[in-house]
Amino acid sequence: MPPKTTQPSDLELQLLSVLWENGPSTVREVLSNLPDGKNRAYTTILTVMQNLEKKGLVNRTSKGTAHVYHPTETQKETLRPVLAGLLQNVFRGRVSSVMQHLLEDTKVSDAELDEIRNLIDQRKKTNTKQKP
Amino acid sequence: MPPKTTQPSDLELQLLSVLWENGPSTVREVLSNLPDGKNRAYTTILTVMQNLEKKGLVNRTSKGTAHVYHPTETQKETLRPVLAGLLQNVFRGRVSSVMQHLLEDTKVSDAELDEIRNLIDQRKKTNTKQKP
DNA sequence: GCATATCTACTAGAAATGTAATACTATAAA
DNA sequence: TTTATAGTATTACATTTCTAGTAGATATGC
Repeated sequence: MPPKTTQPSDLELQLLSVLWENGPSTVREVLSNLPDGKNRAYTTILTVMQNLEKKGLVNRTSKGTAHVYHPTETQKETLRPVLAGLLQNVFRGRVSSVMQHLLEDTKVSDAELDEIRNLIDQRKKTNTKQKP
Repeated sequence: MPPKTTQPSDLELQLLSVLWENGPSTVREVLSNLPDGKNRAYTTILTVMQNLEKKGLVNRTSKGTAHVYHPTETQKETLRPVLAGLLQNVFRGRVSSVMQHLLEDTKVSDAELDEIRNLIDQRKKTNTKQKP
């Protein structure tokens, strides 16, 4: 069987996002780059990193005395089941509904809107090619 | 202070989604309409509904011997903090990134794509009006 | 009236999650 | 070479989440 899909928790996802965003990082680096501002003890982050390793979502190399953690999966791979679950169980598979809620309460720049529109257009093309 | 934002768990969100989708429902109705196919005991759902009530996210009326649960917040209100957290802590505020991941591994109909594009266009108009 | 089905209330408990302290280890500084 | 510093490993624990059993109430069928 495939290596078992271990779903990361919210905090685990947050730590992973630091690794995806900033590249392989030490515990201290992760700690000082948490996207939510929340204060946490060094060892809290250490523990969560160790759990992530048990789940096989990160591995580590040494850099002096410290450990540098690397994600083992791409952001895409890890997020796929997470988003799929949310989409199915909360939004009933309607991507447009997710979008609606996201747009409603978020500041989105024109540049980003354009980017999203490009994504849509590209996808439309693919759709047409696939099932004309 | 405001009544405290109690963040619903994944399963709680799923149950709420049934109420939003199908309207006020009994435990049994919710149980037989869970979007994930998973088998659960009747009392499991009952307990979660009761927890939702404690959190103030549902209330109930009687219908014969059974209770009919009603969401106390709109889908929008409840989902706002959930999505905001995900957006900030995992996607760094980039709605386009969410979109990208969602589109990548989901079947989306042309109709839905159009709908999303409409949302974007509308939003662009608002953006322009707000900060020209 | 009594058995059966269907609820709710209450209780319980495993597992996951988030948090951190403590103890030990290896450098770096003095 | 002792000492301070920064790191890891190990352990612990409160809370939340998910799960469901059991007991008691309430109708329903016969």
